Amino acid sequence: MSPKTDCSPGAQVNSEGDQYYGVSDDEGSASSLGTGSLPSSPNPSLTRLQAGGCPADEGPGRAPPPECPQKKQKARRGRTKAKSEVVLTKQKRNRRMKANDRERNRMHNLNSALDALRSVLPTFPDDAKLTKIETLRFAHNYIWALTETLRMADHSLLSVGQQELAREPFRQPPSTACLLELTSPGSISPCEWDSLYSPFSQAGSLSPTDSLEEGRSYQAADTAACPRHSPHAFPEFV
DNA sequence: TAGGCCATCTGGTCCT
DNA sequence: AGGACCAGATGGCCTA
Repeated sequence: MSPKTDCSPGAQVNSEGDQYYGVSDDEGSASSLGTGSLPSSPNPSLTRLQAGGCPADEGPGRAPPPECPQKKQKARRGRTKAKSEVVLTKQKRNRRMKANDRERNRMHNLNSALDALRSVLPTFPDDAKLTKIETLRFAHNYIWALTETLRMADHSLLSVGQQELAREPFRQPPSTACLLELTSPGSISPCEWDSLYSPFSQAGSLSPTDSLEEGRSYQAADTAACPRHSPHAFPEFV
């Protein structure tokens, strides 16, 4: 489904930080070359170096260009400004590459966690893979639905207010209720309650229970568990 | 073709 | 100083 596998052409160019930087060598060409993703913020060190006159194109293992006599002279004397600039540039580049690597790993970890979460969420096998945001919202609503199920189970176990419960239109746990709804065309499918579809998680305010204490708790719960408004999207989690 | 989703890069900020 | 986290930018892929 996703363009991810081979995605990120930028990644193809860049993912091999070494290669990418190695190819482009100097930071100047690097920024313009590898990353189309150097949008508004060109590397400051880059501009500085370029403006400095002598292109810092001494990449890894490359000798400094002969057209910089001043720097060359200074270089002979020992620790020179030019030399240190090159070193600094290299250090910067190294740090950047390492940071990119870490960031990539971090995002991969994040995606792995999301995948793990997806695998726990009930969906039909033929369902399209949930997007990230859908996964999070669905998970939130799912947890809430399960919580409600437990709460109602406790209620009945304690035989507290059983009579009131008996009068409630939806006495089954959310999953059951939803499944029933799905199989009864005459009734309103919980999944059709757009207004109830994750109003919480979409808003980010996440307090499902706030809106609970209206007779529709279960409907809300059912709805919450329906990831994509599609009646088929509701899983058989029982 | 526009819009959604995604991966990656990057610079900034905060924390250890 | 270095790492983690974050948000903005960019460009590719896919689908309606």
